[in-house]
Amino acid sequence: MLKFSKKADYALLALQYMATVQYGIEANPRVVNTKEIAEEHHIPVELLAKVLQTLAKHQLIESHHNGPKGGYALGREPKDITLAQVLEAIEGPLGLTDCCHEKDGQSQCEQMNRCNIRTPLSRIQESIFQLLNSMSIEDLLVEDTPLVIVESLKLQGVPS
Amino acid sequence: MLKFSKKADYALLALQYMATVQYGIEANPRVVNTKEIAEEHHIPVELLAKVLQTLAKHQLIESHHNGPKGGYALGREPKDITLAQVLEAIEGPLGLTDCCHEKDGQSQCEQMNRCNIRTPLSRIQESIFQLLNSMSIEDLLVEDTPLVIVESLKLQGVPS
DNA sequence: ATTTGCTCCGATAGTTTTGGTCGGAGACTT
DNA sequence: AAGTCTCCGACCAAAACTATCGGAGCAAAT
Repeated sequence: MLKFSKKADYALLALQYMATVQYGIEANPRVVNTKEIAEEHHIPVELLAKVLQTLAKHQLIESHHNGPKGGYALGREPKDITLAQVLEAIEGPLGLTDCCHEKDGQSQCEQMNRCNIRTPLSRIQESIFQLLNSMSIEDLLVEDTPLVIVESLKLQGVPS
Repeated sequence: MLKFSKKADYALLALQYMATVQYGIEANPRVVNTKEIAEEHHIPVELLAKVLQTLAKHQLIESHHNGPKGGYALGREPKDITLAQVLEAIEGPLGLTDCCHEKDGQSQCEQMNRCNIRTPLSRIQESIFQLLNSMSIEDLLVEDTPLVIVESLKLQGVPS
């Protein structure tokens, strides 16, 4: 429940990898190609390619189609790419319920008029959204340093 | 993305309804049956039945199989039923990634050894979990939001 | 100029999850 | 005994997700 899709996982892995290459401790700014990332993380190339395309379309990364030296690179600094942006790019608008983003006047939700849990739920959603929006790719780089944003919340043991 | 399943929605609606009946302003403590809830919210009876069964199995509600006067009632006070409990009952263990709850020694995750985003992700997950755990069915009662207000929010484009 | 290796895009299978349905068994009330 | 309810498991259909494939275009290397 509340699980990221694999595409989202792959996107985060790829972004983290690119960020490390470009901004990491042993920074070696260069363009990386799909195959390299895929092999590094043992994920299917074609699927990752699609994920990267999506990210590029949403301006989160830039594609350099320069033949053999082509590939992708971050479109902005890691701290300017929030997790919420990544997730929305990959999986569409965030929202706990279907009735969160209804277009047109006509609501699809049968119980619109008698739904008494929408208000509380939208609060939860807002909190999650803020959480995801307050974390960036940069936060994926610091391995064991407590994250500023989550610090205020009580944390318990995390799986190694 | 990060959407509740319909079963989860139904569960929350049903719990809210039962809580209202038992603890609401015009409290009229009684046992409610599946059909009543389903009709009230326009959701398929059989599916709701399954949801309620699951909730009962997890002790969140109590089933009273008393023939024609049978039905369900909350197993505890609304404040003692957290949203996290409900979601876990309905959808299994919460977790952003597959590798969050791996049983047995053998990890299924290919990139276990080279996964550099687990720590940050598990922090996010923990935050969300705490959020869901800090809210209870009681919190769903508070806002019996008048339709008028909801409508005006809709006009302003506020996600509802 | 040709080849190579890459991105890009659309289309399409395979698989899993989810939503929704059905029917029989047991229990209680009337 | 009849009726109505829960309970439980099995089942089907639809949708979403994962993964794959093929072709087009582009830029650098040769």
